[in-house]
Amino acid sequence: MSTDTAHDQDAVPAHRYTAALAGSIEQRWQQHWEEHGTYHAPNPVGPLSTGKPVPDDKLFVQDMFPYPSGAGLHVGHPLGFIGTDVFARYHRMNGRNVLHTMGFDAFGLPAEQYAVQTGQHPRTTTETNIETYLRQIRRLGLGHDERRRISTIDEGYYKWTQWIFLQVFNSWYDADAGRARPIDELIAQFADGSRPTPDGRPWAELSGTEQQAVLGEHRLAYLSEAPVNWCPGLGTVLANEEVTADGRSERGNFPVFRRSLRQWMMRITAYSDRLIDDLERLDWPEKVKAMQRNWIGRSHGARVRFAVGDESIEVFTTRPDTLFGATYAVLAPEHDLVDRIVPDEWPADVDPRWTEGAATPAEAVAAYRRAASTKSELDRQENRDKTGVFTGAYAVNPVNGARVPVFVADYVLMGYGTGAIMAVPGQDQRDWDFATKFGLPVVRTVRPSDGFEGEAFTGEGPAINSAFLDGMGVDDAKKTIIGWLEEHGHGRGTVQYKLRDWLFSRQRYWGEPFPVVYDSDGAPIALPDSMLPVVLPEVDDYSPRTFDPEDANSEPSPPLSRATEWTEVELDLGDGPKTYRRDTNTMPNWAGSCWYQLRYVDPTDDERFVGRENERYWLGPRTTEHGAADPGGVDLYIGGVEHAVLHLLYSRFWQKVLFDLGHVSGDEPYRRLFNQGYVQAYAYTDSRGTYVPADQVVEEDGKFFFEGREVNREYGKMGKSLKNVVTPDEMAETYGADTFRFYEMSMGPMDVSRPWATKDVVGAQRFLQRLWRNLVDENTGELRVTDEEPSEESLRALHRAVAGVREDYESLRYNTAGAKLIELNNHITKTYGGTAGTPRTIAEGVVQMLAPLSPHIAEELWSRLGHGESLAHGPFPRPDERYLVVDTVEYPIQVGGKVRSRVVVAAGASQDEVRAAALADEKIAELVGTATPRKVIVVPNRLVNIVL
RNA sequence: GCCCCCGUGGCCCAAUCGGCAGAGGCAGAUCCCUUAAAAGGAUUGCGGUACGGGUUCGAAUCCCGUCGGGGGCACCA
Repeated sequence: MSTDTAHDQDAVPAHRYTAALAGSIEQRWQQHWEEHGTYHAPNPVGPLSTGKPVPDDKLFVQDMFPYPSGAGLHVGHPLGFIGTDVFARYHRMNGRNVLHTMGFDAFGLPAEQYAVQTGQHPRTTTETNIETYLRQIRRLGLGHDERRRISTIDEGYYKWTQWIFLQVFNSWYDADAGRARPIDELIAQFADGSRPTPDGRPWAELSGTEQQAVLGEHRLAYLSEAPVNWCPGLGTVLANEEVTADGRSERGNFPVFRRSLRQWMMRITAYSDRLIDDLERLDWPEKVKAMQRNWIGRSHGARVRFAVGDESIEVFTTRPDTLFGATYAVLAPEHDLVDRIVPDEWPADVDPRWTEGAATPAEAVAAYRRAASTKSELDRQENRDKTGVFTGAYAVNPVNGARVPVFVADYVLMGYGTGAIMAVPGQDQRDWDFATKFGLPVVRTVRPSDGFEGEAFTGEGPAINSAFLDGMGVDDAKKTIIGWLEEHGHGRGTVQYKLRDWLFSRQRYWGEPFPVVYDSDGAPIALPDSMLPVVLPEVDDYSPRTFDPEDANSEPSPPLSRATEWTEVELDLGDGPKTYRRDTNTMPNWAGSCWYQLRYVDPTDDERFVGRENERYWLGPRTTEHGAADPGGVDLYIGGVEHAVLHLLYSRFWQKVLFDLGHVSGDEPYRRLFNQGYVQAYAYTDSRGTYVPADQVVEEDGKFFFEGREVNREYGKMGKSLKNVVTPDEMAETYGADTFRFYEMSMGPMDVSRPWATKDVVGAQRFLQRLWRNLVDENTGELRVTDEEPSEESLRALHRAVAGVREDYESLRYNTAGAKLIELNNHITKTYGGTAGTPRTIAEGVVQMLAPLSPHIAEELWSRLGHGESLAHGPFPRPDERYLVVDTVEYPIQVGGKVRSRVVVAAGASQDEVRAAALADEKIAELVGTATPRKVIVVPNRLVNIVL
């Protein structure tokens, strides 16, 4: 091994661009950049300002906030980071003021779980991981403004996360004005009587506790006793978004139970309409917009009241036009009304299928509810057989006075709409299934299309069996019936959303503490800004108490509740020193990432979360550039599609609240979003299903072998357990970071997932090696550049590349940009490889164009070409039109769609001239013969097609 | 079940408005250099665009259907 290496080194010219040379160049330039603050982006004002005016032309590029995992990076992680870096570098070279940096979303469960196991403080673990992470990304040559690095666990950062929480807490949504307002303005309305209190008493007569309770109904952050997803196995409650469709925790896969707990909620539902409608103003992938719309789930319909004795059931329906076909009604098992409508006895002649054999309706309902409550969400999911039981009560269909039986059934969910439905089996398949099972009548109220042989008909058609609606289409019928319902006081048109308020408390240690305290009444009191941050206390035990995963009745006990010296605190909040209790929950992981783009802008401001002028410069709307509807926000935000709903919805919500309260100038955080694809990898399992090291598997005739035995190939993620991890460190070691960057960007378009192939990396290395050799003598290290005037052909090749590469960089097509550079370099090799050297014009052009993709080698060559200044701020070449125009065009001539000949015509030739030239061509004349072509199509600069 | 995206040489991928299927890389083949090997250099494209229809003078591109892959939602009334 050692002798081989020595031999190899003898054979390699001293100045060849090898991994070792690349490594030393890279380290040198990384140090240079850092020492010179090359990537510092000046702010208009404040400590990060240079005191000079900033250029109006700015660009804010952002990567999705990484979590500093202990496992370190694999080659998939930097795909987006390099992508943003190339974009940022390209625009920086073109003279724009570019803000690009990276911080850390550093609160989170892994560090806490590690702490639970080892007792090591999560901060220690996290900070170590951040060090590792920074070392890894530094090696990639990312042009970050390192002064702007932030971390959510820094007190200087989470102080402002807490401050924003208080802004949300101290505001309410004025539905009439369509925006959030300070809570004081609501108090003023109550106090002066312009807004009545819920029970009509004057505001001043309410006790302090009562007043707080009323305000709690309006605050955008509020405590709620509502049912939550309690996960005993994790010892915490979870947001709806963290629970899988089969009712288990997304992390850990433990059962989740619904139970009532007092938790912080964020009233994101107040913003449902704006969150949907403003999507239109964003330059985001349609897919992500669709996912957000779907998640918010706005549907238009009506609420209709069905009388049941003295009570009435309010149902929600999106198909009020089918009201005449409602043949029964259903309440969710948890619905309050059930107990009140159940009669003492079954009606005479009750259908035996409806009673479950119970002696009385009360018994039947109780048994059904019991059964439903023990059914896990998974059971409900898997078993779509309709079940239910008759309540013994009848409701009256308001539109025709029909008596319809009321059932309890778990296919109706308490959490959506009113928890009650009118069932229209003729137009709804679920209702059809239920009706069929229980022998309920079906009345069609929309005429099915001809030949329809299905069951429920959900399509368009004229109304039938619907009295005054008959003959109307669905939309007309909806409008008409809603009018009728409103006129007669039976209901009203309404809009329903799937989106629920955001559960904002976690029973965790490693998160932001809540900046509130509770008095003896248990009412939350916001701490004044001067008391922020509320710092996390030290504790002995980091674990929340976890329970038997199946124990639904267990009580949450967060780690902070054991820090008794911290939880009980004496404070003077204006009425003398009193003892208060702190909130022992912490904020969810999403909190810190909801607003980090704002802090990147002004990371050192300790007066405000972000300085106004700096915010307006980097994130404010720019209507002249982006149109009248421009919401402002980060100019390019790149990250994986996995954050399509949660992070991106929460961020938008916070941004809108801050906007409404006048703290920021734009109402959206991210103007343009781009989802990068994933780097995936093959993994191999042997006959026992055990993963074997992927780098030792060999391929033969389409089969795969490890140590001589055939193994099975799988395709998917890269991961330690799959034994297929490739790290950027290894790539930098073996090939150099510039090669790695170039290869990673060459693999395909940014938004497409692709398999990693280490063996292909050598292509990128060869390219950089050839480029180096074209400019530097491998044996002497002398510059191989001449002051010769390049040939016309070379200038054309150069400027064609400049024009194409510019477009490619601008539209994130780095793979084709790379290909054009290789093409140009191939031209240089061919033309000047055997000469004294490459003409300087060409050499400088190719180096400049390479810089965004492979910045270190470009800086090195640029400096060797005699330039004292870094290439980071340009120049980037512009195409010269003179070399883009062509003198002649070769037209292929098709006859009947097949290429039969070619003619060369002057570039400016008119269509008639091209046509004449084509018809005059010998081969064509022969084919056409004496016939007159039916049609001759001339596509300028493309081709000629003759139709005989 | 519903919705969205994607199928191009052995592999990763190009092809701007519907206009000659091929820019680039890997692998392969041949040759040059070399005592030899590696590295380097030169030359080299074998698929007609998953499949079946349709529109068009002309389809990888547009439309319909099928198959395959990936993703999202899922008893949301």
